[in-house]
Amino acid sequence: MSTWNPGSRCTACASSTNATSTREPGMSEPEPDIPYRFERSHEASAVVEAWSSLGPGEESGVTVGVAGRLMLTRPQGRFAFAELRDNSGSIQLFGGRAWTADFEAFSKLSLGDWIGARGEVVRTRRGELSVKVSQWELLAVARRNFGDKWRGVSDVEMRYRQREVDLWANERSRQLLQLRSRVVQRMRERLWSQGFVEVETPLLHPVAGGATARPFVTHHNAFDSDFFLRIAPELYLKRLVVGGFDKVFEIGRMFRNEGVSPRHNPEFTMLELYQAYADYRDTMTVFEELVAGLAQDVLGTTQLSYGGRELDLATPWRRATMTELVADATGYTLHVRMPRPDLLRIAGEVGLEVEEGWGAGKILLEIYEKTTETALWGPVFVTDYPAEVSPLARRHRDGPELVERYEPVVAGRELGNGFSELIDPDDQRARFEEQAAKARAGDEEESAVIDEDYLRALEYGLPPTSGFGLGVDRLVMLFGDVANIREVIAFPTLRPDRG
RNA sequence: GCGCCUCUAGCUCAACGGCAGAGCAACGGACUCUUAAUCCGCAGGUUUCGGGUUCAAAUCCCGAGGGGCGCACCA
Repeated sequence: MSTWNPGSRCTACASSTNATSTREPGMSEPEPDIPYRFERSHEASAVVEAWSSLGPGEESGVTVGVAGRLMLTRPQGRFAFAELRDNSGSIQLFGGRAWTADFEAFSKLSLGDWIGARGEVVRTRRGELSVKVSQWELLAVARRNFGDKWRGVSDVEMRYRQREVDLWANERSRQLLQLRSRVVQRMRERLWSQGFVEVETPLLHPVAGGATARPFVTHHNAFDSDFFLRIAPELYLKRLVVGGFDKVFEIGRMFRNEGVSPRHNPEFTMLELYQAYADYRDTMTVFEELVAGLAQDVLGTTQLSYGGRELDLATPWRRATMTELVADATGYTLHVRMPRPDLLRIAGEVGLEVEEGWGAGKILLEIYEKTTETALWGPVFVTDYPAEVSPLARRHRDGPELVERYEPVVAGRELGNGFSELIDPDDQRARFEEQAAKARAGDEEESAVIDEDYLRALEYGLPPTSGFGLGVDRLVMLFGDVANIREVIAFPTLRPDRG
């Protein structure tokens, strides 16, 4: 449904449902000549900034060229005012019969039209800085109406399906995508400056590994083989460490064939990073300094407000074990070695339905997630996860049932996941097999295949290494103070509109 | 996948069992410094789609589709 039936304001357009339609034969009003380029001298904000001290009624004597889309028009007899917006901001255009070329056409321009205009920078008697237009060129005709000029466009379906309309109408939407761009730019710069090498690993995986999500399946014709869009880059990145890259990272898209929610998009962006000779304590430091530094870079502060609550990302972040945090939240002190009946009783008391095949570690994790995680405002590194639920993490130096793993939790949400990497190929094989057995028992659709390429790489020797993944979309959500992941994705995944 | 809510003009919204409307945009016109300019005029609809109940359906019921939120899965 909801195919947008446009109100064509092009009276010569034959069809109102097809913007590319041609004019009716014989209709007058030929398409205006559109130039191939326009020489712009200033962005709107640069004009506003450079002539901020110009007084009402004063003229600068300087001619500028600006270009953008008309956001408001106020034709008024022998004068015509318009607000021109470009990527940087807005500037008023001041047209007049006495000084503007083709004034009649200028005063008939519509909301949404793109024009390039040249003229002197002046401030009107009423105090509005303006370009007093002498020459102008039409750069694009808006054949379709955009939204209400005052209330904009709020229908979320249109905002996401026709993002160009949303971006035109809602400044906030543009700001969020610009914020995202700055975050990613500074993320790269920070990591490069710390000696990390940026790499690109395959998106097409013969075995979907590195996480437990369901993958998207595709098919390679020449090989007549199925491939999986990657659910995580982890195994390839660690193979690069085996190959001698001791500090690597990748920023890229992951694909997980799971449910869609305000916090989940089927494709999302992750930073994943590995550092040799480091353990999980080291990369916790890398993580917190990166996030706090990015906040400083793009927001100018580590103190932000999210959903109306204050949040300070200044380092160092609290570190607490999962057991401690669950005890704080519930009063129950849990341990993977505690008698199963006790664990089941506590699970029942917190309202958790335990499924068959769950070991103590899984139950412990579920209790944590149900009772504790969403209440953590953080930032806090939740550490020391059960080995059972962490097949790629190295066993804890204090005991083999736990692993040296952490999840940074901010505003009740996991922002990432990191650990001391499991480097022992025999243990890794055993853990893969354990996962595969569990998958078979759980009737999982995807057959858990052992990644022999990865095991072979470990056999060549992976030095002590630690790494983490960081959800870039969620980080931008945090910085931008938005609750829906779609706000920070230019074109979020939507159900195809079948009309 | 399940549950609840929602869909009216290009946009933002009324009408909630009794003639489908407004503002903005668009289109035509007026206007010598406007600021969501103002004023006059004109046009715009299979009320998402398909059934049903009723003398009468945008409105009530059933189904389908899109969207939102929650749950599950997952980051």
